[in-house]
Amino acid sequence: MMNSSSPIAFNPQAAANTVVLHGQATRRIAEQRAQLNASQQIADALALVSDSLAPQRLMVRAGDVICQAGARFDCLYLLNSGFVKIISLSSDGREQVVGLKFRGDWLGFDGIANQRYSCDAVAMDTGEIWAIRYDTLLEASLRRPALLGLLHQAMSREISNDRDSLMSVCTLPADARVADFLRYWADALAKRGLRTDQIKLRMTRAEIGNYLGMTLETVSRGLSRLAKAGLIEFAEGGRRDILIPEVDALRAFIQGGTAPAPALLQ
Amino acid sequence: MMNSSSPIAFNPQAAANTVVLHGQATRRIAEQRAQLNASQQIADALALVSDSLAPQRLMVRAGDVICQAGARFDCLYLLNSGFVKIISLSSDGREQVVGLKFRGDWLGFDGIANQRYSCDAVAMDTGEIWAIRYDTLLEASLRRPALLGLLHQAMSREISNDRDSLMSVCTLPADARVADFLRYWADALAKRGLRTDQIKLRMTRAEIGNYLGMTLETVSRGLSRLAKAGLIEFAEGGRRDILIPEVDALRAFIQGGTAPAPALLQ
DNA sequence: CGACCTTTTGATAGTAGTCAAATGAAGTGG
DNA sequence: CCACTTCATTTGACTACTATCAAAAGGTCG
Repeated sequence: MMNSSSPIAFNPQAAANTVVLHGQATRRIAEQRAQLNASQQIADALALVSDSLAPQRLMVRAGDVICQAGARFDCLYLLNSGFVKIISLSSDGREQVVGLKFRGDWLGFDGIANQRYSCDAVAMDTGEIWAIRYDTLLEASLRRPALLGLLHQAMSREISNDRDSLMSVCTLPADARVADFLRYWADALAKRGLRTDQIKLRMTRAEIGNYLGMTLETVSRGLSRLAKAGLIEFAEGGRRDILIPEVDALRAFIQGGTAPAPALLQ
Repeated sequence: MMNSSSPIAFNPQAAANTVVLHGQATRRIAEQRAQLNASQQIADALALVSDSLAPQRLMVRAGDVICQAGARFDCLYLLNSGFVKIISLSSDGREQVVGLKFRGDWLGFDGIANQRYSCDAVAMDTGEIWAIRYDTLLEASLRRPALLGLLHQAMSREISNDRDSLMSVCTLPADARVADFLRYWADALAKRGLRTDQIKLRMTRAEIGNYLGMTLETVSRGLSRLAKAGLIEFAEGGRRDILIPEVDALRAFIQGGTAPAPALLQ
């Protein structure tokens, strides 16, 4: 059952000949190319930073706090492996998961404006994080424009990402939001060259619910309904491992809102 | 007036002497200082950009599209006056107001990552916008580190802002979200040295609702309830002009959820 | 094994969405 | 200048989605 056969080692020509099938097939090829591309870009970016900045490498384990809201800003962090959640704290004590970070993502941009981090960043798994002094980075980027380009792209992506989150929360009903969360996670893995048919959630239902703006019970019910609809399956291991037989089916469900099956046909 | 001296010429001692008044009074003084400071920083930033980049000045009127999702990225825009809404469009046609921009705010950061803008930016009023070619900006910022610092601060602020929006949508009930929207707008005006006791909404109820993730009817009811509670008043002119007698009362309501008055006492 | 946390599921309540109608505001053309 | 059209806003009645409360089952770790 470990055939990650989302057509991995795939022959483009074989597909090129089957032009009859439009839509699904050709789309999947384009997607894979884009993902390989993205994966390569992330590797290149990491290599460039590693070479030109010799960042300090930190090993973290689940629960470790990488940077803390209120602490003085001096470093940006680059995630080389592992998973990190970003938690924003309001003045009146509300707590909100505002982002999830994967390999190649940067942490700490929020600290630049006020010289203090405004969020906590907490590891959700063991991983390696590179600490890069901001002043060092600025200095180096004057000599190496590519570094500066990298930095700006990362910040730009973060802005776009945050907006997507807002759109998801504002426009989708609860079940679709849960589906979109799984799709987002699967996409993030795919962009990093990892298998996406099975994903291991590193968050409790409560944390997912917080991130999605709903209660833990609603998350649980949402997952149950998605499973009942055949859009996901739970691995035998435990309910934190989720199988996604067909990410496109999830996408269709998110768009269709209430029409899981019919949407598959068009 | 290109004094880029952020740490304004303010005398901390003057404020330090009024220790007797605690709570409201001292807080208001601190706030005003912060706002004057912010206002000055914005003016300084605009002056620096104007001096070192000679940006192209564009006049816009309500409804004008400043940049369009999908269009090729080449410019960042700096808002010198007026009000702008940022609209994100999903692949399946959902439309979402994801941000509001005021004097001193930048537009177009979302285009850096993919060389295409991912959002529409639409003027909500007459205003002046400065177009700055990104390549020109990069080049100039290599010679003038202050420019680069400005840019990064603006991007950092945008990231923090987006996260605050997400937190608001995820953690606050509808009425508090409406209140938070008004507070946000008032704060934005205050930071720019404008009066905040009366604000003119430049959006329909439908647009506000879209931004806040609720229907236009809920916005309308929320405003009515806030008015009934005495937290806001409608100007005679029309229901788009809103008086906020006491912004702190709004803040208390947002925090207290349901306890508008009591929260003021602590 | 027992203590503790997470997850699921059911029953019920409450908030916000939907549908609908009336009022208000604004602009158009006679 | 005033009907007339159109759009924005308010408010009510009803529905539906999601939150809350509660109990039981599943997992984890000492």
